[in-house]
Order: sequence, then structure tokens, then C-alpha cells
Amino acid sequence: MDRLPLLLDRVTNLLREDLREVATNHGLKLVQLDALRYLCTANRFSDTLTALVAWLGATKGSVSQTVKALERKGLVTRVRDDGDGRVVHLRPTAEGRALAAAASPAPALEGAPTDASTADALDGLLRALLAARGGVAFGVCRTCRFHEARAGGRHCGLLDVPLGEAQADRVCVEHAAQ
Amino acid sequence: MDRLPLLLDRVTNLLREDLREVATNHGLKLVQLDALRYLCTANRFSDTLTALVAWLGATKGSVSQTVKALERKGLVTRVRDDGDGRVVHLRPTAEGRALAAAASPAPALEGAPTDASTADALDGLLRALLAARGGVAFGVCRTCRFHEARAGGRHCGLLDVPLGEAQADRVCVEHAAQ
DNA sequence: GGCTGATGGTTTCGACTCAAAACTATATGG
DNA sequence: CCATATAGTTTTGAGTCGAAACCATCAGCC
Repeated sequence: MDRLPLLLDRVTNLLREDLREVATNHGLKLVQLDALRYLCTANRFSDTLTALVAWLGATKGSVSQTVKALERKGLVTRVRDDGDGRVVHLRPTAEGRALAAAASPAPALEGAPTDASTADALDGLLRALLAARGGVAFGVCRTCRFHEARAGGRHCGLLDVPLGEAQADRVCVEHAAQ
Repeated sequence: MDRLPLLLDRVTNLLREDLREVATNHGLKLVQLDALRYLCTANRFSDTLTALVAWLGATKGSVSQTVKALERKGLVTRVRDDGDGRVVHLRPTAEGRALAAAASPAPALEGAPTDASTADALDGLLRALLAARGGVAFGVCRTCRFHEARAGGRHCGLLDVPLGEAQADRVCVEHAAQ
């Protein structure tokens, strides 16, 4: 009895349904809210179009349009990089940040279980998903969105594991290249 | 440290990215594949437009368009109900079933953990999500998509719990009304 | 029977998404 | 300096999305 795909399907749908409603309540499409939320947590390495493309899993042409829509709504501004003339940083405006803050987390998750076992299970699932896509090398850990330089040493904020100083420059399986 | 929303976001995105690729490989949009997969598991109560709308979480106008696209591609046919002249049953064609079978489960889930604890965690999550939406009464259990009349008694196939004979006519929290 | 309302679907509209492909501009490496 | 890679934009055509208007059919009720 393999309930996993079924459960995952259902959870995903409910979550998206919920977020979609939040988005439309704020006059946005779901993808636009997704993008805005990501950009609000992105640092100077991960606030580019390419990173957003990787995160959302769509094509760059498509994402470029979405960003244009966000810009038109005054939620995001484009800032050319000083060093590299090709890259453009996508900075949420104050209004954009306010909207993202108001729109997350998903209301449906308010009462969600906060116990460690649930997170652990998702952890395992995430690792499996990443492994299934061939453990694609997508970026150096030190430049990853989830890389944290803590007091006790470097840390991966997504998988919640400590990292040796040496690993910080290794390629990271998680592709939220930053 | 609340990693749950973050993990859920990531898992959802990866899963969708994966499914989207599968869909485009078969010349479909992601939503179309979602709809087709649902219809392939639906019985005579749940193969209607309204049920599909509830499952996908979009508006009926939108879903009607999607179904039209599937019909145009020869993957689904419309069949008027005998008893109720208003309802239309959406039956996947042989070709539609073949495509859905070839396209699922998501390749990324192939190597996913099959242990019970992962499923249990998702189970809890699903219950929380359903509770958060106010435990909406969406249909009588007996007419639910996941209702099963087993040898040992009635059974809910989604939450994997046995049901008393009396409960079968109670309102079900899960809204996949069938 | 006939009226009223609810239910199941379809259609139309405008804004937007999507993938693919062509394109521009800026790096980087021999 | 030239070839190639990288970052991003634009265009095009099919399709999604929500909203609102619309058309049937059914169910309750007097």
C-alpha cells in the first residue's frame, strides 16, 4: 500500500489552493507571490533571475515576465550589479516586503504540527528528491541561500546540519544557488 | 527554529518542477496532467467537473477550459449522466489512461523513503491542513473518493483508518467529494 | 402544475503564465 | 582578439486564471 504519492499530491494541492487564495486576495498570481516571497529571503547572491529560475523551476523567459509584472506593480526593483554588468539584482521594495510578510506563512500551516518528527520526515523526503535528480551540483555551499556562518561554525539552514569549514567551499546538492 | 514551512515550500517546488517536466514531455501543461491523473483514479461519483474543481482548487470556469483542452487532445470524453441531466462524467480514454500511467508516479519519488514514519508525518500534516480550513464539510463519507467497502468493514483509503458502518454516512472532513 | 431557488456546466473577457527560440550584452579563457 | 559561456530580454502562440454572465436541469413548496 503506497500512500506516499497520494498523500503528497493531496498536501501539495491543499497548500497551493491556500496560497493561491492568499495571492489573489493581494491582487497577485500565485507564481508572483512565490517569487516575491523567495526574493524577500534572498541575499545578494541569490536575488538574481537565474537563482529565481532555479527556485521556481520554470524557464528564464517565463520568470522574466513574472518579474516584469512584479516590477510593474511596484513590488520589486531592478538594480544592476557593480562588478558584473550582466547581472541584475531583484530587490523587493518596502511595499513588496510588507505584502510578503502579510501573506506568509500559509494560513493553513498555522496549526500544523511543530514536532520534530514531521520536519524530520520532510527532511528525508527532501534529501530523496534531491538525490533523485542526480544530486545535481548547483552551487558552492558557501554561496548557498541556506548557508549560515554561526558562532560555533558554518551551518546549513535548510537541512539543519553543521558543516566543516572545508565543506563550505564544496558543491552543494541543494540548488538554491545564492 | 521553524523549518516546516521552508521544507514544505522546497519539497513542493521540487515535486512540481519534476511533474511539470513529465507533463511537457508528454505535450501537456502541468494542470492538465494533474487533472488527467485525478480522473484516472476517480469513480462514477468523483469524475465530474465539480469534484475536479474541488481537487485542483481552481474555479470551475478555469477547470472547464482545462477539460476542454484534454478533450481536444483526445485524452478525455464527456458522457452525460443518465439520472441527472446536468452532470457530465469525464472519462479518460484508453490513450489518456496510458499517458497517465506512463507519467506517474513522479520520477523523483522513485527512490523516496517508503517507511511508515514518513507517511505518518504527512498524514498528520494533512489532518492539520484539513482542520485549518475549518474542517469544511464537503461530502458524505460514503460518497468520498477514498471510501472503500472492504471485507472487514468500511475504510478510508486516504487517512488509512477503518470506519464504523454508521460513520459511512457522516460528513467527511476530506473534501474529495465523489 | 408552476414558481423559486439551488446546482452543474459553459462561455467570454482581459490579464497573465508558460516553453521555445531568437536575440543582446557582458564576461572569460585561450 | 576571438570563441564561447553566462545573464537576461523579447517575441510568439497555446493555455491558465478568476470573474461574471449565462444556460440547463433539478428539488422543494405552495
